[in-house]
Amino acid sequence: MQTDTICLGLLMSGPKTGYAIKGILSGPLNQIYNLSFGSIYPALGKLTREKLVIFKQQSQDKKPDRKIYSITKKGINHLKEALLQDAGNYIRSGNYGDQIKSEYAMLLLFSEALPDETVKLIIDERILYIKQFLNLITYEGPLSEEDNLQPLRKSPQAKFMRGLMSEVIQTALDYIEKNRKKLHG
Amino acid sequence: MQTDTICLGLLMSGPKTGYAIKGILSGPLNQIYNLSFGSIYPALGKLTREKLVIFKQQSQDKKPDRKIYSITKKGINHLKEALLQDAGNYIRSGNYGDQIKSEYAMLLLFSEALPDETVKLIIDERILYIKQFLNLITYEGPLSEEDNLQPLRKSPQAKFMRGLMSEVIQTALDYIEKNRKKLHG
DNA sequence: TGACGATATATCAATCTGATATATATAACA
DNA sequence: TGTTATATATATCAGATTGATATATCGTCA
Repeated sequence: MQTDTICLGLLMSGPKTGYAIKGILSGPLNQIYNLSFGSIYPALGKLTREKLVIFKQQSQDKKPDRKIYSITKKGINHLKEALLQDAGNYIRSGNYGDQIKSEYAMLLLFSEALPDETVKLIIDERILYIKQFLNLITYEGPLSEEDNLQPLRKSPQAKFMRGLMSEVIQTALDYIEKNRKKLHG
Repeated sequence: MQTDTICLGLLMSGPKTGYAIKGILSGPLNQIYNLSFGSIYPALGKLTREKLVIFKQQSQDKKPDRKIYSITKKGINHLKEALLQDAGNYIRSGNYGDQIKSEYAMLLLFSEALPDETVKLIIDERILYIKQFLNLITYEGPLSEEDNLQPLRKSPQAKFMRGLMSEVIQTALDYIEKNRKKLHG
């Protein structure tokens, strides 16, 4: 799946700045997908040139300018075709495109080479982080006064993903708390 | 965590070829970490120049040559220092370095733009894939006649990770089977 | 016989990351 | 009051990574 497709897909739930796209990807979607600014801004530029998105420049009073991107009709058609193609590739391969790098998991796997005290610390830290993230994704209330993220949070697809994530993360949390003694004294 | 550190860490459980490292990463560790040959071979080259690993060239009868890499004492010390440094960075950040790109999850999140039939197909396919992977990581028996992967599979750390993975994946499987109707007719 | 997959190393263009630069506002703190 | 830090916002780029491709042999299935 191309970076373009990710941006278009996220713009389906309403106009957003590049910064906001990054915010969603490193916030609620953190355990699913992430992109750097160095990928997002060039993708948005390319999509603009291809007229799949348009933007309104908004010069704010006392903050930096914002470019608020919206998906066009052409963009919606392009998205549908791209997703259909990705789905086809996926069906032919089983785990097409999934790419995971959990440095944390590797640290635990190699933790025999680490002092017990350090292992304890990184597990404590992880448990705190997981609990915070669990709060973030299970929180149902409004996010801010001008809450333009509601469509992304309330679709059946988003609810499905949030439910899946919270169950999976809760399972991981329970397992770590129950079995951590196997990794340190 | 650098690619070098991953290679060194995997070599702690015994000598391996670059091809074997790739095999572990795209097999049993698939849901944890992955690297391409284009990262593994240059890393092994660099580690050799730095004398953190050594290799024996093994010209086989009728197969391509193999370079079997082993970690050196210098390499073990380097690994310990690198992991300690990574642990330190990790403690200062909460989810330092974890990087996930699940195209499958994004496909489901955007699946409103997909025909019902396609959504059904990609979910069926995923369930099959998950079940296969679950078999792979829960299998306890020997892997082959000359089974040099045992040390990696029987360490407490590896058992911890396998247990974590199988519980998490089982949870995901149950959730998908129970809730998939929310995504298609 | 020919296609395919496994074993094995290696390279490379295109892409992506992580860091850095720029700019302003607000909040915390000493 | 000055300083430090964090948030909003866009942008760039050196260095790292991917996915594809090349090369070579063997076994298997049709």
